[in-house]
Amino acid sequence: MPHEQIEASAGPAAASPWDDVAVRLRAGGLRWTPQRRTLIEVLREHEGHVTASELIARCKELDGTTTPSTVYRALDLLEELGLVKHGHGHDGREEYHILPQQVHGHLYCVGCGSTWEIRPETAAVIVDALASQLGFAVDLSHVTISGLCAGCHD
Amino acid sequence: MPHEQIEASAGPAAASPWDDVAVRLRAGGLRWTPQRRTLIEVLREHEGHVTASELIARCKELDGTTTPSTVYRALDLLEELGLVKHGHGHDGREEYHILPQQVHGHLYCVGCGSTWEIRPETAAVIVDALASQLGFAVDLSHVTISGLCAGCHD
DNA sequence: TTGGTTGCAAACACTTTGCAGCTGA
DNA sequence: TCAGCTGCAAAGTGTTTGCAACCAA
Repeated sequence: MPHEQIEASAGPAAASPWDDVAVRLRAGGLRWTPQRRTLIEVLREHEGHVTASELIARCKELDGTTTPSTVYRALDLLEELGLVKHGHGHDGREEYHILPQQVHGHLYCVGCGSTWEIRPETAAVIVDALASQLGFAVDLSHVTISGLCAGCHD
Repeated sequence: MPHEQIEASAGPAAASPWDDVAVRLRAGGLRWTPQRRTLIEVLREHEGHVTASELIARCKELDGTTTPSTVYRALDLLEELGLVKHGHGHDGREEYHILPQQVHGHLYCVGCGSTWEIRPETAAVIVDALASQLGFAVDLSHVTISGLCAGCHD
């Protein structure tokens, strides 16, 4: 095998947290299967949140043999590894929050269903308000605000 | 029949918005049935939000003859009247938001699942921030922010 | 080899719908 | 009387579970 460069001991090495999933799985006596590989591929394509249904559909698209139960089980596993966190979206379906790379929040319009990201500076205002007035330490990475967007609001 | 006092033409007459549901229903050619009466009773007991299951269970408890389909249909009706608004809670089940009497929002802790109300003055800060920085007109009555409360946050 | 995994199918929980009979106005 | 309502039961969703076969390590 060819010599490899020595890993940088400092710096933003891990471009994506998905890169070492295989290693982490095996480290726990678990396996790196084609189905799980596919799921990770799909998760790489997303940001923020995805519904289980979307993931299942996309996996089946890429693989064809993947079944819902496998996806659900794999997601449970990934959640245990702390790579995703499940919750429920506004449509009532399982929704997975992909580990947030950066601090931000989401704005959801209950009128049209659209979602926007809240810019950091705006989010800061909200967090400050909640922290100073209610003593509530908000985890910025999971802030979701639902309301009506300008278009749906009179 | 005894003489009744003339209704006050001003002042905070309607103590509860449920008081005139019967009238509003009949005004629309709809009916005031025992099942609907029971549902309203149950709704009176709640504030904020309730899941459909809870409502169904409680109605059956009070009435015994109420069935899920009746409750769901009645809730649809009440939503059309603007008395409740449905959405989906963090457990993924149908959740009904009982008409907000005052402008406020909710704070949901993804750690422990607790819910708090956001005080109007705090909510105002949030709305201002969203309105001025993103041009997003938030419907204050349906603001929900999920994050981690002080107790669950390190 | 062997224990973690997978696919299938059945089980589940919750919500919706069709329909005949009931009932409030 | 007669539309609107109700209860029942069946159909639909989306998610979970049991189990025998399969395969990564």
